[in-house]
Amino acid sequence: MIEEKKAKLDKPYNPQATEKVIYEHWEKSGFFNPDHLPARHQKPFTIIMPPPNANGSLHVGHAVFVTIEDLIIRYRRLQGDKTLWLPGADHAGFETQIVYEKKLEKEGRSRFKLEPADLRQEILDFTLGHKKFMENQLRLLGASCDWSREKFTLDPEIVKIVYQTFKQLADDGLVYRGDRSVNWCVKHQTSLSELETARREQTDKLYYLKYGPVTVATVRPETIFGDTAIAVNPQDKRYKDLIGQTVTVKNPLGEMSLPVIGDETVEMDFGTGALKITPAHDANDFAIGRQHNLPTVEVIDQYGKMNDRTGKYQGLSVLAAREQVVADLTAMNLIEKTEDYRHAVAVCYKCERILEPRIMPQWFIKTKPLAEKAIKAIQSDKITFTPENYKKIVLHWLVNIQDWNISRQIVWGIPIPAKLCAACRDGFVDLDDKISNCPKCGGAVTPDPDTFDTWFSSGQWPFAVLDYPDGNDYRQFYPTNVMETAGEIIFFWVARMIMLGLYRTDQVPFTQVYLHGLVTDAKGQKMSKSKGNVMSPIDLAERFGTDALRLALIIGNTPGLNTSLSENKIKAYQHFANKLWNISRFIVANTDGLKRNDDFTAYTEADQKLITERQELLKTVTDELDRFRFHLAGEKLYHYVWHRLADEIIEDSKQIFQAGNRPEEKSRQQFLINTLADLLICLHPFMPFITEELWSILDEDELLMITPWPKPNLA
RNA sequence: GCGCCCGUAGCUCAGUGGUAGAGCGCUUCGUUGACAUCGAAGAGGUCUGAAGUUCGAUCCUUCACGGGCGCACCA
Repeated sequence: MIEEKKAKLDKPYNPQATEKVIYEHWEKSGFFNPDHLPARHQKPFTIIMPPPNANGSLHVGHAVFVTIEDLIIRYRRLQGDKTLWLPGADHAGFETQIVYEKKLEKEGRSRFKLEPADLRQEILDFTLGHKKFMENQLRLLGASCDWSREKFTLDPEIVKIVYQTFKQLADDGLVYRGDRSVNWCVKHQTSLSELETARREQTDKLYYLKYGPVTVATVRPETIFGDTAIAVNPQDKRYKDLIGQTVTVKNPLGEMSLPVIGDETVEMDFGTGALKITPAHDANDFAIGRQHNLPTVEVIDQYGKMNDRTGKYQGLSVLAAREQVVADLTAMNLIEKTEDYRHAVAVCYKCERILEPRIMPQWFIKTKPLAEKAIKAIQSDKITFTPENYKKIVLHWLVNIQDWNISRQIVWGIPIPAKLCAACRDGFVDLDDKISNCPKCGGAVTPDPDTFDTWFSSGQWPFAVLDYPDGNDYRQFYPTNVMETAGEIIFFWVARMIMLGLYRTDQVPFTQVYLHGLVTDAKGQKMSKSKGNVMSPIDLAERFGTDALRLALIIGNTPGLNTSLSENKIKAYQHFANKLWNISRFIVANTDGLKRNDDFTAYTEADQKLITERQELLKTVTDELDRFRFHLAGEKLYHYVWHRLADEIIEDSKQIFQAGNRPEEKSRQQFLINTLADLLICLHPFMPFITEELWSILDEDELLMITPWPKPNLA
């Protein structure tokens, strides 16, 4: 049997043939599940996997998180912890809906022509298909997560917890529904949170309009039909006397009477210091309008077209209307001058179309009270960040947090459990479908057709997946230990998990946040489909071996910073795997079937020194891993294995084995076999497949994945 | 406007308060019983610039320049 295994060493290492078998072996062992680990594993250690979006293939960003999290989990498992790595999949509301809409477009269909229930079912089928696909890809990358506990963001038990949180927030007065200026995407036909808006610099015309007694500067003359006031700064001597008056202004559709109001937020130095106020189509104007009880007059519809209040302009797109209005104003001699104006406009982070501010009734969460708790927890280091500068970044965001719009006008998501009253425009949380008349005005109610922002549910992920509040897992594994994810989603996800976790469970959801950067191509450029420089982790793993890919993603990857990946780099680590394979072949062939033995003492003086050196390495590597400095731990192991053990110690051993001095030979043999064993353990979190395979060839009883981590006992 | 990060060998990047490191690339030589997915030797850097702290700075502080990113309601 063992001879058969050793015969494997005569051939080069073949990751393609080995990895699948090894993974099946691990999965069958049951050790991915903390409940099935040997009894010596007592101390719980938990990582909740950031659930990948179940709408496509894994990309290299996924490979990074799988590699790092698997590394941490395997390391803690070797250290004897009761490790739980809980996998999941995200329905990814808006993101998936967009992916699916593109698919519909290709097929010449449109989501707006489908019944919501049918569309939902179609996307569900699509998502569940991808979820399966994705799970297999995670296996391919070696993820040692507990599949028996896997969760999906639309699982009924998750939805239940999300609903309870919504209810509790409502009961605590932290949810409100109201007409607010929201960021409306004309293409996607939904509102977005402020995080889902991007900014784009562009140059527009700034028009100076003769507007009654004043001149106002605006980039959006087409909205004048929705103006309900003129605002000036109360400190502004030029306009002081006008405040409180009602003035008559002309536009191409006739005349309007507008009050002149004083508001501190008007900048005296910008434009003319006088500002036209359009509460319905500008977020700032909306805020000013609320201050002064101004009416809102909508002139643009949900498709970005001028509506029936705009006379001859009705039906024109915003840009076409602007052109026409400017032409007409010019003809009326109402345009004083025009300037080029460079500014940042809010755009949809997905389609990059300019967002149209609209007044809509939406569900909002009052975030200030939630943020306060989070700020306290972070400031008191109940949660620590790697790299540390993210502490500042997240605190800054929390301090300046805005209320959170959690309503999305898309079907793919968790339906908002509420009833809406058409009469008084209010909404009421209704988990049990009990409300049939408006509690406020008695009018008829209808179910809210909207769904939650995905991040509202994923913000509750750590406690939701552990069966809060009564589950065994919740008691045992919460708060979790490490939240490892992309620095990019620090606000979207991490900050919200902290807020909602503290709100619901009164505990931090995790004590350590580890953030990784972006993976760029060999030139340091962001990977994107349009650039054609996207690398598929699955393809790379198949070509070079998963272990090689994992090492390439770990070594040289500093927390929080971008890391570049190239085939050359992966190839280098493929060579390293080969090196390790050949070192093992040499050692096995030259140690007469010796097994590792920690009780052996008859070492030569030279070998004693080598042992000390090895133990120093172990100590350093352990230390670096404890400090989340995986890139350094990996590099040190790499260097020792190749340039110390192979280049020097093994070369030196050849002489010893030729000389034929038995005690010296014996000493060196035992040293080599013990060293190989220690190194396989230490390398296992980095390159799990080849180390497990070599371990089996060494004829050890237990699987390498649960073998105790070597304890360096330095004098 | 405010903030964060980066600026180290040809390229991609580590790293440290005490005469600079890796991988890839390059040059020369070697080697077929662990490994050519190899070995040995080598070329190559005033660690962006300036000032300061220090016995000593690539590393700490300040400023400048260059690059990337985030946040921000001046119409």
